[in-house]
Amino acid sequence: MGSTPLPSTRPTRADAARNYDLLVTAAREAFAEHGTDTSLEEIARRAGVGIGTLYRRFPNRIALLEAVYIDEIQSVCDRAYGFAEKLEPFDALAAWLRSFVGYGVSKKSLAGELTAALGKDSPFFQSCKVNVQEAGQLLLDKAKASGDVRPELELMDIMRLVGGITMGRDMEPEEANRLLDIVLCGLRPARS
Amino acid sequence: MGSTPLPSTRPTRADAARNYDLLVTAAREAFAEHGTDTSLEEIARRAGVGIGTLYRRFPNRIALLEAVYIDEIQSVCDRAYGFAEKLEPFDALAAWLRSFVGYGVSKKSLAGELTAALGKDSPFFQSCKVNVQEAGQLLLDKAKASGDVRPELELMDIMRLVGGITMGRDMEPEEANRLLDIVLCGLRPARS
DNA sequence: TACAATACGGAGGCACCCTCCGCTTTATCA
DNA sequence: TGATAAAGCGGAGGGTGCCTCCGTATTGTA
Repeated sequence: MGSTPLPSTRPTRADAARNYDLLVTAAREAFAEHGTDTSLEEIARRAGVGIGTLYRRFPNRIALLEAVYIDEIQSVCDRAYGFAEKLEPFDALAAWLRSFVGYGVSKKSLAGELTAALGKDSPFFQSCKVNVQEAGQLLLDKAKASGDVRPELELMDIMRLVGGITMGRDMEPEEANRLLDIVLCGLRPARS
Repeated sequence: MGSTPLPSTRPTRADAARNYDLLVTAAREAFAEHGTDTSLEEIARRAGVGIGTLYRRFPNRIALLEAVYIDEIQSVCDRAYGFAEKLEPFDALAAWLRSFVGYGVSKKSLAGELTAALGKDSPFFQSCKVNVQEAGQLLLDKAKASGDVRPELELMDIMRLVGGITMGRDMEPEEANRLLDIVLCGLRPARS
């Protein structure tokens, strides 16, 4: 999450930075709890901040959604680097992919509203994609290097597969995990 | 909790029936022009009807969307039977499938809002599906009987393929038609 | 400490969804 | 045909949501 990245003439005031974080946190929690259509008034209330403060920071609803989404993307990337450090190559990749499944609900509706507003190929999504790809590529390359994943596989194909799993409506986490297991098996080289 | 003892249900009044049609027509046009989020006030205005009249007929926004959607499904089915009468079997099937492509824009957002509200497997969608399947099956069976389509093909697979074409974002009609041509070729029996 | 830049907060404008209820139109029946 | 009840009509207004504006409070600097 982190403070506002604004290297401008004067340093950001302490209260402003604090409120920024409060708002993004409140928004993320509210979206997870009550869905993407939570009112901005409710979010400002949760953050203990006036509605005017919210709107100075985020000129409209979409801007707030963007901030929360970027926050989520960041944590997806962070998880990748965390797993890469602590787990064996294949397990790290598996854990990362598994962490996608089930967290889809609020993120899916977030992504849905954002694509509706910005377009799927907007610069915003492009840049999110780049970051996730970079993190995923690290995991995949390590797993290939250790011989646990077939070298000819492409990251984007794997992510599309896993993305397809999370997109299924009314998908039980258990069912999704079974599908994911199949995909994970499919990544391994043929036994000799 | 008796059924009404009076058998004399009065017929729908002429003005009521007229206004119903006016509203559905206005809604369909407005959705096609300005998207699914057109306000109900705007639709009532277009239909030349008070907002109260709209709400008596359609207790909420979803009900109106349903009516328009059913209307579209009906016309999809009608087209199928029309083509079946006027065209050769394969051409009829092809024309019907082609009529899907390009009309996806407003229908897609309609279906999107409806699934969000009702669920993909709601009775409403089930019944829509049944009707479309019945119409499509007629076309497919005729095309199979005339030897223009391989007998082992399933209607649902074909419809999923074509549905997939229309789902692509930013798909040019021209591009969609090319993809459809490939699918249509794929339906024909292997040449001897 | 004093002052200017910056931030805060909520009242209020506008649009939308939906309800309520007094007035109008229609179908029926003597 | 004309009277009458049932059915339908329409729009004011309540509730809520998004967003703007501006007077007041806070913060960093000299």
